[in-house]
Amino acid sequence: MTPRTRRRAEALSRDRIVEAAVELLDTSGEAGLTFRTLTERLATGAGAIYWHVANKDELLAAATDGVLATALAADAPGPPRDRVRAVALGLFDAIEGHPWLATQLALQLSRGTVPPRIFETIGRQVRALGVPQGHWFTTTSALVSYLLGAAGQNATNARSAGPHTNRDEFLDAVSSAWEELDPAEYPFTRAVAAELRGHDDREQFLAGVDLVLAGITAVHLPAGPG
Amino acid sequence: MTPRTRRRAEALSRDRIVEAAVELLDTSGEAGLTFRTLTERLATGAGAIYWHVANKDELLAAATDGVLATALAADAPGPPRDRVRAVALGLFDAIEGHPWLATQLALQLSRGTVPPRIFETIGRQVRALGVPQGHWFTTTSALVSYLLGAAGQNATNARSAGPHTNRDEFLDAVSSAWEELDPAEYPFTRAVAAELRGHDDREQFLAGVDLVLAGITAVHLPAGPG
DNA sequence: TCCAGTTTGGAACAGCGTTCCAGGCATGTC
DNA sequence: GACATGCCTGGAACGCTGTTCCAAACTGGA
Repeated sequence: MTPRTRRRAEALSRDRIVEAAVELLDTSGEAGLTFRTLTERLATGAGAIYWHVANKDELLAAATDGVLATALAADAPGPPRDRVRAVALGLFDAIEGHPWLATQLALQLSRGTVPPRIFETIGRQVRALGVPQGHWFTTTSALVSYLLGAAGQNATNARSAGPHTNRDEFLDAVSSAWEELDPAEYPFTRAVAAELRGHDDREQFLAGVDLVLAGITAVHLPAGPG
Repeated sequence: MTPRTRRRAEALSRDRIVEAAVELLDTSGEAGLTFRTLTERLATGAGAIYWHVANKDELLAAATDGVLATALAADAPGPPRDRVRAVALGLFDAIEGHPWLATQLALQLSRGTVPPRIFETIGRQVRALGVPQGHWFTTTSALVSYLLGAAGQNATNARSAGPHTNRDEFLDAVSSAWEELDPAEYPFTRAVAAELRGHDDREQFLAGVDLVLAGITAVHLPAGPG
């Protein structure tokens, strides 16, 4: 039953460690991933883990990349705009399913380390849109910045209501709080509080993507097709 | 010489604590701010600090808000577009001067907590641009998402070269690394490597702002003035 | 059968954020 | 002047973290 090459229940490996880390992050949040909880779940010691992984940062990066890889694996057909939207939604859903991803992506973004996978995927569509070569880098960077910023913000909103509150109640609460802000200091935020109720995070996120795409068209493709 | 109400060299206060925290963050980076280093610098104990501040998260939020307040204090005159650019540059420069700010803003963004100060400031300009009321919230959110994402990314790039390397050498290194990526997996990133050399972070950041502004114009102000 | 190299598990360590509390200090009351 | 009150302080202590270290277990080849 047990193969001769198997030492324990299952040999330790980098993949198995990353997989366990993702599970812990998913079920217990960012604070739930500890070298203790990890050793416990893998029934091993800390030294064994450090043999396969340099440190916690590398482990988190590997977990992020792993989830991202499956989220962006499906390359939708169709015109570049639709494919950008598909990537955006892939990101959005991935963050909804793995809320810790928002923090990780934001942290990587703030360190200047855009996940190469995202940059490459978006960049290809920018090229396909017909943006002139001299502007590929700038345009892609702008689009990726928006995607990561907004995906994190909106998808995290979706779960920030807590496990038992429902989304509408949460929006109501935020909206009410905004309406009670100091009119002298926050007139705009107050005025906009009503728009908050009943709005859809996903729709808003996509509307932002379309906004940036429209900007790309306006700036770089004045006569091009939609 | 010493006022009668003064107990020690200087009475402890929330402001003095936040000020010291900012100084520590500026000089020693994010890892440099510890309750030990803070008590040492303020010549006090941990308990005294906890009397004025709930915990480290609140301290970091206060430090972020403090720096942001001075960075966004000057409200430039001129058309809305220029004022949005001014806010953007204020953010950019603030992050360049306080690199830890990038991480803090990214973290707040990923928690769905956009600093109200930024939201309000940008929102007013969105309104002034002539965006229809029903789209104020969505449009402002999109613009803010881009601003925070890109400011963090670009301004952090500017210092990521390390204290002794200069910027051009750093870009050269990244560019070379990109050129050696697997052509099958990263054709776009390879093709774009050349654009990286000698590009200006500040210019790129502003170009992105203009891109989003152009998108806002195209989507919401089809016939409006620039 | 032995040996060299890889992989393991767990003890130990320094440092972190946070809590707790005995006491100092300024003030109000008699 | 003496005392009680309540805000504020400083430092010891706690539990937990990421990481290091190392003796031992295991594996495959000679």
